[in-house]
Amino acid sequence: MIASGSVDDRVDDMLHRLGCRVTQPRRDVARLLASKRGAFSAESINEELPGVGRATVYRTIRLLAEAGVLCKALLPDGSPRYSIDHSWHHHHLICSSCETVEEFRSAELERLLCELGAEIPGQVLGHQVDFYVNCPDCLQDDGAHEARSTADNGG
Amino acid sequence: MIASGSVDDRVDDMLHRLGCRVTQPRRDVARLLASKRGAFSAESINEELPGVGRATVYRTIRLLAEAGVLCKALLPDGSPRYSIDHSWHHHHLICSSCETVEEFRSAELERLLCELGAEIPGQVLGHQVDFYVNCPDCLQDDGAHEARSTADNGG
DNA sequence: TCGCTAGTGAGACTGAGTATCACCATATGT
DNA sequence: ACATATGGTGATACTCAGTCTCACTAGCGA
Repeated sequence: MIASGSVDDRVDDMLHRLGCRVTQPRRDVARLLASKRGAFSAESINEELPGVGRATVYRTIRLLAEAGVLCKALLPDGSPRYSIDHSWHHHHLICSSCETVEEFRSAELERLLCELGAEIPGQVLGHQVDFYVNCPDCLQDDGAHEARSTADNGG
Repeated sequence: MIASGSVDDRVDDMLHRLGCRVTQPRRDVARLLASKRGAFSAESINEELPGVGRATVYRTIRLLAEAGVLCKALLPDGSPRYSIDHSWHHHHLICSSCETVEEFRSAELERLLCELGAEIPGQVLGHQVDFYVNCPDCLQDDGAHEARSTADNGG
């Protein structure tokens, strides 16, 4: 357990910094999130942590999202996906097919959005830019399926 | 009834063009939507049309959204709002306080998004830009509340 | 160590949206 | 105008994500 100490410590530190108690369930959730690469749903976390209550999983995710540790993206149908927020402001490439969420950044886009924001009546709190895409993987899969069905039709 | 003929005719025309049957419930929903100014939830339409079944309201809204007659925006919590799509591509100003949705357009933004889209791996299907704001009305209300609570504290 | 209280988990609840299915009304052919 | 095939409807059951409740637990400061 000594080897994993550093991750645990960082998780504990983070929870401390948020001004909340460092409990085992929160540690479990935070550690699992820290190990995630892409975007994930709250429900998937819930399923991966059968020892932690549903309510606690949702509470912890909300806590971390509100604290800016997690970043929330909305699929076209409105269902939320979370990912570790690397603190650089970014936007999302959402695959309409497999629902994976990738990040992208553009300084030029930010500058323009900032300019546009200045012209908007009222107070701008933030913005969100999503590109809906078919990711390369899904395109490849589609191509394979089409080729196969064409072969079926032809044969 | 002659005076309202033109709106009815346009609604009937539109339903015809969508290649579906022109039924009374669809007419009712479409006419109510046509009379709406801002963005609305499916549930609000359901409440305003007690004579039309819930399922039919949701079905009709989905039908019109898929046909491009309605435009769908997502609030920060992921709940959808619909508005008449005036067919010019546009984006949204979403008030985090009162949840009203306004449209905005920017040719410059579109050009940049198009450029960025060209560099994205895979196939870009579309994009969405939302500004989260406190609208002028809500800012004014907040100001009034703050002034009031300050007065309370002071008095 | 003790005790306060924030946090937890089981499960009830909620609200939005979908599926089912018997029945109905519209479009169409004659 | 009438018959009729079938797409559409509404009541309602269902699903699913997320929240609330509340008795119980455990973290943390004294």
